[in-house]
Amino acid sequence: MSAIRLLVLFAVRQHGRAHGYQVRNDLEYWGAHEWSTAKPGSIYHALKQMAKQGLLLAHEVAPSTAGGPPRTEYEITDAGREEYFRLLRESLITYDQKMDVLSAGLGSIVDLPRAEVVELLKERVAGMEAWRSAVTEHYVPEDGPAQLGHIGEIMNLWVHSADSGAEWTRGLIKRIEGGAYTFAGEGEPWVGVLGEGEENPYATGIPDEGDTH
Amino acid sequence: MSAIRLLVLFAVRQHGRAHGYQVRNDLEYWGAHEWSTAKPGSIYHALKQMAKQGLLLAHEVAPSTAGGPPRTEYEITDAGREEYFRLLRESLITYDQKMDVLSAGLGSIVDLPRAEVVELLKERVAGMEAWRSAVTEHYVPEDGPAQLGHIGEIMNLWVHSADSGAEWTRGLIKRIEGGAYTFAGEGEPWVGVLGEGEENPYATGIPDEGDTH
DNA sequence: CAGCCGGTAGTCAAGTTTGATTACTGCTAA
DNA sequence: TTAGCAGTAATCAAACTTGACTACCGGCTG
Repeated sequence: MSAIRLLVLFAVRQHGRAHGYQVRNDLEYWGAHEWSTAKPGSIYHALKQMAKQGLLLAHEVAPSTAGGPPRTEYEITDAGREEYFRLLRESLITYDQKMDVLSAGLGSIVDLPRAEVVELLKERVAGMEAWRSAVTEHYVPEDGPAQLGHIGEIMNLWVHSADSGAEWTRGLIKRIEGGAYTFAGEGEPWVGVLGEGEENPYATGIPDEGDTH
Repeated sequence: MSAIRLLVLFAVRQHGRAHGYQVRNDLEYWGAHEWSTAKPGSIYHALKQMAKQGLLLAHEVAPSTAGGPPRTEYEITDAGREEYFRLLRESLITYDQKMDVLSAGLGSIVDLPRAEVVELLKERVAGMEAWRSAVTEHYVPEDGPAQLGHIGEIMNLWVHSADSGAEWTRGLIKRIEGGAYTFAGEGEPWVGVLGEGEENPYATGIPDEGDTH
């Protein structure tokens, strides 16, 4: 599972109707181009692909008012809405190391009811714990981890990062159970996209200093 | 940077001369198919690509002794050796979240001298610390992180995972400075590939239970 | 001894990602 | 007034990834 579909569905759904550049801007507003594959090519590709699959409805629209080639507006369909929630739930349970998917799910998290989110996150933690013991039991030789040599450090890295991920998840659960944020069915929904003509305060994202990416 | 090239170069270099299936087996021995894109298609693709780019030398060889189509053997060139060390160093400094690249580098780490490894890892930590303060300064609004709403949790996740990554790296530095493992120029090099006809004890990798990947 | 199963070795089509490039507009400085 | 620049919007080729598939050999089984 890649994060791009969830991100794009989120943006289109929030707008009701959106063209590619709008989606692109929203995702930049989220900083998604920093931590996911949400770059122009991928976004336009995902829109077309999902339109072909019936998750989005494409409307050919007159040339834009602001220069550039004619643009296509997209609307989410019922199938798309269903897929959106499927991906969102999956992103919260899946305990592998891909931060982009989890980040995307995190951004959409308030579209689910609070109780369900807590349940999904607990499933996530349980999965990580099971994975941890499976890995350590399977890979650690009987005569101690030192026998693996430096290769053991790879496993060490995985386990460390799983542990740290589980710890973070537990913290999030606590915050949510403690009443943080506003979830589905709890009044005024939060708006996570830029309005027409609104400026993006984070446009350039994280300042690039000697970029290692 | 993807991990596949580093992994493939490593395997070919260790063998002196290797065909695709051999590389594939070595990487499975490492468990690399679990945590990277080291799957058949990618491996054969990488071999061909790198041969085209002069990093590997391809030898057409008679049909294999053990059935199956004729196979191609590859040998690393000087350019390939150079690229191998370049990628290896890069994988150790780069502080973004991609675990596969770091894992691949970790596997090859003993091909560098101990002192250089320590230096590279310190650079890694420094980079993470700089990144952390850049992100927090840039993204946290003046009126407190609470203003971001649940979106702040994305940043929280990044920062948490950067901190945990830095902590892990510091631990590794300590172990290496403390004399762990055998590095380049310190005698008997460690052998990380399967010999001819040797069996892979980890063939199936991590047991898949209710796979979430 | 025919059939088929498991291991060896690699190919392929379909989909995704990347980074560069195109194409158009309005503004503005010389 | 016109050349150029910044911004808007999208496309494209090339590279990469995925998962399924082909093809071939040898041994075992009924």
